[in-house]
Amino acid sequence: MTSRSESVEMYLKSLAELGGVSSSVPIGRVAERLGVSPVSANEMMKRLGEQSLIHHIPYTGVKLTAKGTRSANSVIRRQRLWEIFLVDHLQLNWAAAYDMACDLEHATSPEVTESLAAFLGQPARCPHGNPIPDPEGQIGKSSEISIADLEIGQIARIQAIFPESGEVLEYLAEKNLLPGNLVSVVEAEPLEGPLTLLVERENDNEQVILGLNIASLILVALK
Amino acid sequence: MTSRSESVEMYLKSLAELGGVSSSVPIGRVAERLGVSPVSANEMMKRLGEQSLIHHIPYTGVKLTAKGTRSANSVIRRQRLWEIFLVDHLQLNWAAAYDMACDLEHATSPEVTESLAAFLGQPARCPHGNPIPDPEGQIGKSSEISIADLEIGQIARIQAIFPESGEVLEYLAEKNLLPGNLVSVVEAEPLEGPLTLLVERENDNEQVILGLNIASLILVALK
DNA sequence: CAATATTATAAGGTTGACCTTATAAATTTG
DNA sequence: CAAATTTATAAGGTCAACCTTATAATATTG
Repeated sequence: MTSRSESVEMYLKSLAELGGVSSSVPIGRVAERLGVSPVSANEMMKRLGEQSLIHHIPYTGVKLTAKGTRSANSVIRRQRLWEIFLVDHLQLNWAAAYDMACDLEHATSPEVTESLAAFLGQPARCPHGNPIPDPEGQIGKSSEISIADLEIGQIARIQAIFPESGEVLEYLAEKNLLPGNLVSVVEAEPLEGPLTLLVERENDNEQVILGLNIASLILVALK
Repeated sequence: MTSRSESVEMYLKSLAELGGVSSSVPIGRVAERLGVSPVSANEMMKRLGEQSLIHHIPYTGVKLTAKGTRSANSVIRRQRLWEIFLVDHLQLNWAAAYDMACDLEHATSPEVTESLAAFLGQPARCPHGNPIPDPEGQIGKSSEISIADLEIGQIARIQAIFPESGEVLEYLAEKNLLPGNLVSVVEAEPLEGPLTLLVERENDNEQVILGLNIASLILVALK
């Protein structure tokens, strides 16, 4: 019996966002993303393990089971649908929508979710470019290439920001690094240093400097 | 500092629904409506009193302060706006919308609330006929007359169901006792007994029997 | 006005989700 | 491979919101 508590949902979602569907995620990383102590995260992992939502390999990390993946994707579906509603229908802030939708998500029944999906026209992607899982908890593939992988001069179109976070989205919106826009790397500092990008949008291009950690969150498709 | 916890919101809303804006409500009644022990309700009332949200007269009851009334109405505004969205845009069940909107309400910031209100076209009433408080926490008057007050033969139009509850709304939907429909009392059993009503809807009229306790929740306007 | 019912308060318990501190075990790194 | 780091587990604590049981105070009713 999966209890559907708010914090269980947050743990499952974080696990999925950190790659726990296909590989093991160190519990420390989960704790960090949730702003929680490693001990607390460990305790929760025990509970999630008892519910067969995760598989825990000590000193290695934690991986979502098939059941856990379905649950996580169902949480993500709810959140991304709300994001669409907030951005496209309520004209709310693109970056803030992630956090606002997260709150709504916890309060949303499957029935409301599917009615919302119908109302929105069964959208395929959230406003940040990430695929919306289907009602059965299956999710499509995202691009595997990020800005951090681009060669100098290569032009690519931004597809998605992943994983999302209020902070990062806020920052990227300011720099115009939004899905749909074109980017290329002008220069890359050596030793894993920052990138200088050319961001193209409508008629005006602009140069921005971006650390590799953030660049790797911006998924792109080559032109 | 009003903390905006889910249960504080529920207590404030229940108080408003039980008439705590204009008169004292016995704590026992609040406990009953929330499905909570009288002791728990008492504890919470102490906390609400410390936050100046209510005024408690021992052995008499509890009344919302001006601040408490504003808070309660802001909660009610959020919930009723979501009800409109769920019923009018997502085509969800008229009776179930009250409970579904209650969940969403707790997760809704003022910003989302006002954008939602704009999206919905600043509606004046919820699907159950009750007025939607304005953003400052002011609320319009409802009808003072219920079906229980009607004389035999008098025809009236249903305006609202108040206070709402999933159970009651479910029951009334089955009996076709919905806002907008016309009713009259055919017969009233003596000694506060049940009423026999004629419910008119489009072309088909039907007779229904209704206890006084429920009849008094159906607010009407005389024809 | 005495009996019954309601309301208030005290004391102690539970649960979920956190926390800190401390120790032990395993892994990674110099 | 020893030292430093990360991970696990144990022990004990906090907080909000509930609970029960018990007693005391006040109201209402027969």
